[in-house]
Amino acid sequence: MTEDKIIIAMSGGVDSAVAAYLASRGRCAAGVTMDLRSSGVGCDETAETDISGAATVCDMLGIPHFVAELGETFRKTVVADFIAAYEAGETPNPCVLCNKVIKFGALLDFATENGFDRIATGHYVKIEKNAEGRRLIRRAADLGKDQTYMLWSLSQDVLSRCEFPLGALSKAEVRALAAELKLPMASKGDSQDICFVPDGDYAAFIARTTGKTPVPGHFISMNGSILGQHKGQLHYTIGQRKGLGISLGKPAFVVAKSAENNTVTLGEDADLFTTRLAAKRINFIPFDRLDAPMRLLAKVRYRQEASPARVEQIGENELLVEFETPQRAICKGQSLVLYSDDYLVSGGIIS
RNA sequence: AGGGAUGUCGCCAAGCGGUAAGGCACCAGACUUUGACUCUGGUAUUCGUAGGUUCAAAUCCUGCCAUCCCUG
Repeated sequence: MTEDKIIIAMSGGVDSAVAAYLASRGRCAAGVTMDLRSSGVGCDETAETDISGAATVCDMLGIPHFVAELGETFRKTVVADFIAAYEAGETPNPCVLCNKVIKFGALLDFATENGFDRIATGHYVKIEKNAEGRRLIRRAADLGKDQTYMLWSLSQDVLSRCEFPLGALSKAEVRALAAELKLPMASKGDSQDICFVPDGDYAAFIARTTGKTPVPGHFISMNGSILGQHKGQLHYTIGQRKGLGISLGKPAFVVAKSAENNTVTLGEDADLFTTRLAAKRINFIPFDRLDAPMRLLAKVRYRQEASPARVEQIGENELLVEFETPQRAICKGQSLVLYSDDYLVSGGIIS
């Protein structure tokens, strides 16, 4: 075994605490928790609890605990991108970017600066090394908790330094282990919602952060007639039904939006199905580019069964995907993630 | 000013003497490291209003009010 020093990214939750236990056994290890409070977002008390919880676990494990002040970086990257995307009429997935830029970016840099070669996290994914020495990401044993979707953008360089101790475990096993170890957060609920928008009201968060009040506009039908008033296009996303506050006698869904015109187009559920999409800012895991079109399994959102599709690389940084079965509510800004069996092959941002 | 029609939950709408369907919207919960979708549950002691008939009225009768249409 190598004598690599490993740092474990600890959120204050159960998963990363158990990951810390598993990754630190018999090794030179430390825990690190990000402190994003200086970004001016999120909830200070929660952050305090999370940081001290992680520190307590490190204490129990007999390893040092670091706090990485990344609030400023977080605000300039994840939060800024999040707001820009919504203002442009897209629906971003901040977790995907956060993994790339913060957890496996700034936090990894922090680890490096402090003399740690490797990083472990509580993600439910498996990592393997193939014959060519490439790192492959594979779906977790617990498919219900699999988080490969969130990690499509990691580079080989980063992956070569990563460990995911929970990949082979089920959530129940992790919880049982946490209880056995008497970790303080053993029975804490799973995280949910956007971490920097504690109350879940992202539109209010954007208004608060930018100081801009959303401008009301029209709900329009697919043939262009005005159906009613909306609160500003960024309150809505493709496929959305709830919260429209409009009664058309049958369920109404957002089928399109225009940031330029500030319009939100409403239609029926059946109007949401399409088969083609293009994705940019792509990344490949098992190879560097796609030389020929390939049949893969594709996901367009986190909680969804992957569906077969023909995938073709049509530019240096662009993919074209044609599903065999129409997909519901493909949404700009969300992540396309491609699989071959249970291996993560590629991903990109839907454009 | 005459004639006609209609008034039941935020919207649409059943009911036509026997003690308020349903859909949409909304709310709550479940699910969930994004936004959504989905699922489960909840939501009119009351039927424009005031009287009357009846054991019993949203349902029948009368006045009034409101809205819409037609004729002047």
